[in-house]
Amino acid sequence: MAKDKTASRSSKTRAALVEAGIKLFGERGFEATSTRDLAAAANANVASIAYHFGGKEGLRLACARAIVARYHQIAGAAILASDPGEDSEAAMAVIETALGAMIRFLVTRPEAQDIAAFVVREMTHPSPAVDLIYDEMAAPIHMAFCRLWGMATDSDPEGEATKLAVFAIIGQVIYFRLAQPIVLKRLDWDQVGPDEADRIAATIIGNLKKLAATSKGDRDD
Amino acid sequence: MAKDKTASRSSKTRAALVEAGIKLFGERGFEATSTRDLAAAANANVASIAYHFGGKEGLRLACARAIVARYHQIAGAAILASDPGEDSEAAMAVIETALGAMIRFLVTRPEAQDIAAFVVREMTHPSPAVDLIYDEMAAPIHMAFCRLWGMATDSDPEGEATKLAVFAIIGQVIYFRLAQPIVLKRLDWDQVGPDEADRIAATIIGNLKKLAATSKGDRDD
DNA sequence: GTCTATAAACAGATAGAC
DNA sequence: GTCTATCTGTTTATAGAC
Repeated sequence: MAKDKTASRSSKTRAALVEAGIKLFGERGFEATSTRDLAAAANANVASIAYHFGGKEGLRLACARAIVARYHQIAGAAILASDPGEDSEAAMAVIETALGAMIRFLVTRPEAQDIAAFVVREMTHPSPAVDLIYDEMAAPIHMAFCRLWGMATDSDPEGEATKLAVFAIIGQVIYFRLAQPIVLKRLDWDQVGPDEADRIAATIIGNLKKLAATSKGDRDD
Repeated sequence: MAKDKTASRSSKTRAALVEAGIKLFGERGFEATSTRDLAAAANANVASIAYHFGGKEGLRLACARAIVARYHQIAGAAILASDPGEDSEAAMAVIETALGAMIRFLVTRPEAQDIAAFVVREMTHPSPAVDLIYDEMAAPIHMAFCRLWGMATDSDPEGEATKLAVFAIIGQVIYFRLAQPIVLKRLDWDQVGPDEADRIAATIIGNLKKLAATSKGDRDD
């Protein structure tokens, strides 16, 4: 995985191609993106894709790898691994912080648009890329939130109700990213900047807090 | 729009192509679907696409039209237009019924998979198809739920808080459809049948009821 | 209206010069 | 490692027979 730091030319091209891949695959979809467009966006030539990744399909997997690597780097070790002990209030606070950061990142950063679109596109077809994304990113995030939500509501972290509740929470976040064009239109917003992101985060987290308050002690398993 | 009922051969081919379009565009994406595959799936020949729709792009728009038409036929006039008067409990009951039906349809019906994937794919790029889907389907659904949620929680139906809350609700539903492969994996389910759909519906609607109970009277505008 | 045959453009992969 | 030129297959669109 880790390449020679000395091979700067090579690694730069590789990185540029992966960057272009995430952007264009996310924007237009894998099949809709030609290797010529990828090469042009990365200031490289078409042959470099085959050289570095064995082909277009190889670049797809490399993009998935880059996305989970970036996730691990940013969020993996940081917030989601934090341990609020057994305190349900502390667990709720961690959820608020982590989810707030996730929401702000997803709905405002332009790269997040491409990343989210890439991931959701991959999610539908079974492929090696999906497995990677599921194992290294989707499942860990979901499990971390299940653990926290279980603590916050005093319920089984791996119970079905908790798992479903956490999917519902994540669903809201993802949808505000995917459906952003529609959200903008309906709310008559020009863009989702920091202000709008705060209001979205306030909606989701506000709901969550009310939910946690009434769910405490629900055990249906 | 309405074609000769006598031209049965023609309209059958048209309908078959639209059906195939929704299925294949939804499954694989627009660009990933070849006109040959479409023609084969519709038991027609490649030239019929150009003949009936002017080309592949025309078929895309025809598919969008067919989706909103089906929506109007099934749900448009029926549940979402129902008027619970001014009773907040009645409004909540209508939401439960409508949302439950939506959830069950989306997560269990195989056609819904394709329709949802088609719609979400279109939603990201601006296009004539998006405008159609937004104006004729997404916006009316959202407005109807805003009206109901406004009544149920005694808040402004067109206030920002209500609009955001309704997007959050719809987001959960859509996500359970889009992320179904991941949901199955994480919950160790084989499929989403009626039982699983009920549990998903119970999660979302249960949350909603708790939320409505605590949100009543919130007015932040 | 349907269908076959074909045209013109484009795709991804690769050979070989540098 | 990079890049140009080219090969092979596939794409959409269309012309013209039926």
